[in-house]
Amino acid sequence: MLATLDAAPGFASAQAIHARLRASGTPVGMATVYRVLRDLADTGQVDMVRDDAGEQQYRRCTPGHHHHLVCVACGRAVEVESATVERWADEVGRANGFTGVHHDVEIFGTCSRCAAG
Amino acid sequence: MLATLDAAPGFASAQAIHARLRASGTPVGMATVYRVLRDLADTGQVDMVRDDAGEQQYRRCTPGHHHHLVCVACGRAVEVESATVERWADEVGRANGFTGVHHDVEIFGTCSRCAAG
DNA sequence: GTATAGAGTGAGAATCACTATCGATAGTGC
DNA sequence: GCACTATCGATAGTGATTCTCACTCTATAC
Repeated sequence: MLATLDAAPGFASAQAIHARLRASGTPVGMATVYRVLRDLADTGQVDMVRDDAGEQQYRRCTPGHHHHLVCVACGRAVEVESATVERWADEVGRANGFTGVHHDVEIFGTCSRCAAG
Repeated sequence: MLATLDAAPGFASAQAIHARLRASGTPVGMATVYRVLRDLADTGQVDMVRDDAGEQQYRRCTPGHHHHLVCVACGRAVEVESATVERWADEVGRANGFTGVHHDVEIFGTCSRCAAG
C-alpha cells in the first residue's frame, strides 16, 4: 500500500490507487483502500487534499508542516517550507483578531521537464 | 441569486443557497442553482472552493487576485492581499524551475467575535 | 393578435466518490 | 480442535453534483 503510494510521482486519487493495486494483481477492495488511506492520513504518513473535481488526492509525505509546489501537467509535487509564509499567515490572523490560526498553501505551475515537452 | 449570496456573511454551500432560496419563496431548482453558480464562478463574480466534506462553497468576492482569512466557527471570511506571498510564491516556483506559477492560500482561525463566545 | 423559434427553467433520474454494513476468512489463545 | 476476534472484500447505501427532457416564457415575424 505504502509502496504503491511511493511509486507514484505526485498525488494519487483513491480511485487511481485502487485501480493500480488491482492491476498489479492485488485484489483489494475499495473499502480497504479508503480505510488504509484514512488511517495513514490520520497518522500523518500521507497528505490528503481535495482536488477541483472533488476527489481526494493522497500523497506520500514527510511528516511535519510544509506546503506543495505541484506540476499541473505531470502531478509531480515538491515539498516547500518557508518561515516567511508561516510568519505572514500568523501576522494576518493576529491583525484581524483571529486566534488558533493555521493555513493551507498550494503553489501550481508547470515543471521544467513538462515545459520542455 | 447574487442578492442571496450577498446576504450570507461568508461562504455558503450550494445546498444552503438552494435551501435559502426555497425558504424565501423562490421555487428554484437545484439545477438552476448549480448552473448560475458555475456561471458566476466562471465570470469571477464568486469564489468557489471545496471544503473538507467535499461540498462546494461559494462566496461573493471582489474581483481580482486575493486570499481569504476564514473563521472556522462562523464562516465569516476576510479578504486578504499581500505582495509578500505573491512574491514568495513566484520565487519558490522559479527556484524549482516551474513556469506559469499561480497559487492558492487560505488562512483559518477563530475570529474575535466567536472566540469571545 | 397569433404562430413560431429559442433560451431558460425545474423536477427528477443518473452518476460519481465515498462510507457503512455484513458475511467470510485468517489468526490467536486455550 | 474450538471459540473468539480482527481484518478484509463485496455490496448496498448516501449525499452532492450533473444530465436530461419536457415545459414555459419571451421576442420576433407575419
